[in-house]
Amino acid sequence: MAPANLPANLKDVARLAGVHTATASRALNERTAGMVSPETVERVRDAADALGYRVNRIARGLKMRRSFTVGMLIPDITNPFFPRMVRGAEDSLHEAGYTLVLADTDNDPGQERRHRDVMLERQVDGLLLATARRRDRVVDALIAAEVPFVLVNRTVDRGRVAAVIPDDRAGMALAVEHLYAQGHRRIGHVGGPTVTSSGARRAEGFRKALRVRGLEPGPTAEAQGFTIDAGREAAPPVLGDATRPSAIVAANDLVALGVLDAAGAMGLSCPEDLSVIGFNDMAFIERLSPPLTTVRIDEYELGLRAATLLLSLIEDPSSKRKTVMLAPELV
Amino acid sequence: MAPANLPANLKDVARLAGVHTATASRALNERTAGMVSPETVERVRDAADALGYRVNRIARGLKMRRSFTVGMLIPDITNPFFPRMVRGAEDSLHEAGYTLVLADTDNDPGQERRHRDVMLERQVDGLLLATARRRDRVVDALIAAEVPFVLVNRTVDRGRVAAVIPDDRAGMALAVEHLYAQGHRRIGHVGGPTVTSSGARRAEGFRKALRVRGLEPGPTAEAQGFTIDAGREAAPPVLGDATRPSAIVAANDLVALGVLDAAGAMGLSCPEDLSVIGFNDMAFIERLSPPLTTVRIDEYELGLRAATLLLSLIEDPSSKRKTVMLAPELV
DNA sequence: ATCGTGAGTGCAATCGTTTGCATCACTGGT
DNA sequence: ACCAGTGATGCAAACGATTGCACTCACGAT
Repeated sequence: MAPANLPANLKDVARLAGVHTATASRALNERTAGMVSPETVERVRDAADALGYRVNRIARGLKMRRSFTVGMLIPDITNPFFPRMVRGAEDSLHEAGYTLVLADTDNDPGQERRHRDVMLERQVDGLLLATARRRDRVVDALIAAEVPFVLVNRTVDRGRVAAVIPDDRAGMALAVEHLYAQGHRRIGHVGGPTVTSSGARRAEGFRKALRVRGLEPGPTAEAQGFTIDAGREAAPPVLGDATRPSAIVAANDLVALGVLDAAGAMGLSCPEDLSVIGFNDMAFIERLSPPLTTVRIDEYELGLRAATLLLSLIEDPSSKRKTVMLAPELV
Repeated sequence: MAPANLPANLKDVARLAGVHTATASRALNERTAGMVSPETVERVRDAADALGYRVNRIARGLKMRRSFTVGMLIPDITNPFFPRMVRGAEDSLHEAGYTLVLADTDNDPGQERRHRDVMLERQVDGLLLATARRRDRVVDALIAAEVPFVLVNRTVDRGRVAAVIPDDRAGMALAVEHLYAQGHRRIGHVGGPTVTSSGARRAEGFRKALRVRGLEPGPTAEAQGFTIDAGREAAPPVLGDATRPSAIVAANDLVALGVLDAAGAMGLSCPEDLSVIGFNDMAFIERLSPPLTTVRIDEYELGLRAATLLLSLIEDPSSKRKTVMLAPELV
């Protein structure tokens, strides 16, 4: 039979197999197939095949109050940092039979709220947020509504939340130690927005790492975003400091590129006059000119672990919210 | 009232407003609010606000047989070519009130089928496919099932399908003309898999462009994928040709990078011994060393147009399936 | 006075599943 | 022989919305 005008129902399958829809439902479901006699199961399966039956997950979701769907909010998929994270989450979710719904928020709280609402209306079973600020109303609302969620890459200041983030402080230590070993003694920092945990923790890690080595604080600046443009704009004060640093640690690779741009514009060249070190190991960063040293974060793993954690939270909402930190690596 | 244990129903709202659920439904819907008296509308809206009511789109979808969801199949979001495409599609869909469901297929037909099935089970209203091969069973099945879909970036050989693709032939003409203008007379091509329309059409465009200029066919090779590795592996025969070409046009930027790797391994340097030109204008390609000339495709636009086309197909399934070609540009 | 009209609302079916409970026919133990 | 137990299936009520239809009522025209 060619595909009917309207796709086949469970009722259609049941009729063809000569059983009740309840029986058909049980026969077709792995979990409940044991309740049905083997012959019936086979008959139902054959009927389903013959009709090209596919379960309607919307109907199932309505009845089960589970959509087997997870929403993911990220600032911007176009930012080279996120695709690997998304991919990690996707792989984990698909393996567990879940579907990923994606939305970009451009770091705009209004969009974040709107997308969160739409996702909740769609009855997602949980949420993955890569958009958190240190104080975040969206996160607060999610806690209040008791929706399972996991923060990725960034976290909030307080509250017992589930999160998977890089060990920002350890990463900065790695960067500073590397520069120290190369002989640098005056090191500056162009940080990210301190309204995010990444920005704040990296800046803090930077200061701490200098202290550990007994270096005096170098010049610092705060970029308004984790972008090339923001890096370029924030860099000049640091570069133009009275005692110019011989090296700069940037909050991430994009900011680092911006710093390089600014340095170039000031007639400084890298690595002769200045060393710059980034954070994230953006794809293809190693092919840039000049090649950038960077602190590698395994973004795929970040997404994967976050999704896995979320799934366990969905299965067992009472399980403890914990923060997982992934160790960075210098490359 | 703090958020109740269970989220509020339409029934709850109706009860609080002292009306029937039918009336509440109509009052809350833009389209049908006109059927209800203004006072009632206000009363219902107030009740909804008070309860923090959010429509359950799963239930709505079941009843309306519309999910306001679109599925998108791409080979791999990690490939720098796709994020901008996804973003374009997303922006268009969100504006129209649709939600994007994403899945990576790794160019594996098995995964393509599986994801297509899951999406159909989820009752997506339409599909965006960036995974098409020139002969594609998944596409055939979609046509047979009369599911609205649009191909992006790649298309199939035959059949009246909706597609938004770059003008591959024009792009190759641009590349060849550019090299010709620079004085190159012996030009080679490392193409992509000819099983895809991009691979085949670009190779064809390359040959045609040479003919137009009266150049004799240069050495060519076919990479097994649009990746750096595939480019590196396919390049040697072309580079080692008896009369080595002075320039090579690659099927895309990743392949171009692979060609450069291979050239480097053979002791050739770019641009002294060899010019290489890519295709796609991958993000950050301009910062590479050496900077690569490339044929720019507006991937964002590709995704945006495809999504818009899909939406019109969903609204009016009888509308004509057309192929849109976007003009490339040399950068 | 009556009827048609139209605006506003309620009734109830429906979308396609899942699942607690009832039913029924056996089987085996006593 | 009887009854408890068990295995297989059917029944019907959900899940939460939308919508065609029927109904009520007030009003203006006849």
